[in-house]
Amino acid sequence: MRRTPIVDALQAEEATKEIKICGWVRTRRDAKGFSFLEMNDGSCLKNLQAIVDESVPTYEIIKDVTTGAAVEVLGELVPSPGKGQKWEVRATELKLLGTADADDFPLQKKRHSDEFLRQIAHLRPRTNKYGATFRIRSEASFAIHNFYRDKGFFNVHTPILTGSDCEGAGEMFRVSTLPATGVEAPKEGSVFDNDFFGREANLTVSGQLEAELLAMGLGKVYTFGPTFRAENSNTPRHAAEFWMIEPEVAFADNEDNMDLAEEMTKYVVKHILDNCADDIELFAKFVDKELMGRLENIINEPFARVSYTEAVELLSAAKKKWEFPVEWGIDLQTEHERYLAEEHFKKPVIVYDYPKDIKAFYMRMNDDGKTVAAMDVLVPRIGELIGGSQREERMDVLLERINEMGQNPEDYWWYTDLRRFGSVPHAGFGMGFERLLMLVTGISNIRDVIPFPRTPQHIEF
RNA sequence: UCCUCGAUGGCUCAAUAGGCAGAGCGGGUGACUGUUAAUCACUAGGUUGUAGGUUCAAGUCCUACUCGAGGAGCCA
Repeated sequence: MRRTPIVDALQAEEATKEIKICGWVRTRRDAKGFSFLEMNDGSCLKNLQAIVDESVPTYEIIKDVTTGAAVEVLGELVPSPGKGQKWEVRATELKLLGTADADDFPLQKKRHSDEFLRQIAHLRPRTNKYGATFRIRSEASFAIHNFYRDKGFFNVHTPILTGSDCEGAGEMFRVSTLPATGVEAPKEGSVFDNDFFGREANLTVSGQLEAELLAMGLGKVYTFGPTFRAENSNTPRHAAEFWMIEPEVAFADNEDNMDLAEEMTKYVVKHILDNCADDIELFAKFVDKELMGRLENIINEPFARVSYTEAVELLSAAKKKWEFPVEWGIDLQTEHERYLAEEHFKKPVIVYDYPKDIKAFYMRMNDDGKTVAAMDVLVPRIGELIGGSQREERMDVLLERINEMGQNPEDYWWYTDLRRFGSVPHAGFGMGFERLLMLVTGISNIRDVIPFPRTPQHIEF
């Protein structure tokens, strides 16, 4: 007999004579001669209750059916006479699939701190909060693919291993098959001559440059994959391994880019609200009381849009004491970004046209010669959710910018080659998937929206 | 990497002014014919993060280290 997922059993239209339920025991409540078992199988937030009484042949094993144990219950799905649930299972057979010694099993019925659960990341998917988080993560991933597919984008797979050591987005992790010690460089050449690829290789920090190459053939593409940054960042918003969504669109400018970023954010938030109501309710109730208001606001209100220059004027005029100076040409600090999103506009803000000197070489130079067509989406509580730009499609300007930034154009020969053959305006951005999940769930630490977080000094599991 | 705060039973925390280390939850045992993070009774469980120092006496004061959290920088 095939097992019925609890999510399906709970939505049953009518009673069922025979049903098989498998799951982990969340709690057991004993009475004289029978027990209530609450089981969860991860298919949804809710548990299914089974009543096991002395008529069940294996009733004597009930004492080993403790919180955390895995069980298989055969029985009848009947309307529940008790309050709190529509259906329950009246057990006829009970099988203990896996015990969980009550002395050792670390998960209690009561709430645990996030810090403690992080130490037992192998068990936290069994809790309500983390089960909900990872179900939402899955649903959000699906929504993103759906969004782009509906809009005629192609999902492209850009490399994880990269030979370029200068993608311009932070420190990289080196990939090597050389022994850990005793490797010497040949007289003429580099140590990497004898390495797997014959040159230095790294884990990607962004699929953007390759996505651009694909967009120049496929038109509208996006990548959705892991990225790696070897920055020694110790904050609730940074991880060394995180997932990024990077669309890249040919024949598009920065205006189109901002429209796409806003539309995508709204789409995912709406999809989660429509499809993960139970899980979202848990977050709205126990994690962040203001979650629902903020999500409704994201869906219903247009994002604010200000140029960098306007933002600097706004911040200068604000009656606030800034810890860091506000001055045209200096990048916005966290306190400035938070003020714009949380206090001034009280909603997501897109800041565009940044000074060229604080942005990457590939961003398109504006006509003023001072700013580039960049855009950042800043959201309350999290800060930068998205960073993107229109890309420089003019060969002469691009080369000038590469040189200006002190880089070698030869390292980017394939990137600049695109500007020689049928170059067109194009634009794209990168969205941090974990930051999106923090926004959607109200969870305040990135380490709690990814199952097995990698941060400096942490790679357990 | 810098700044601030913290570390006490399995978990979450308390311990006045340096003076006998406690509670709730969880665990164990028992009670209860419908419970809902069940309830009730009893019970076990600690070298106070590590190393050193001050003191008659240190969970408490001092030094170093380790780990954790928050803020900053870097960014997604």
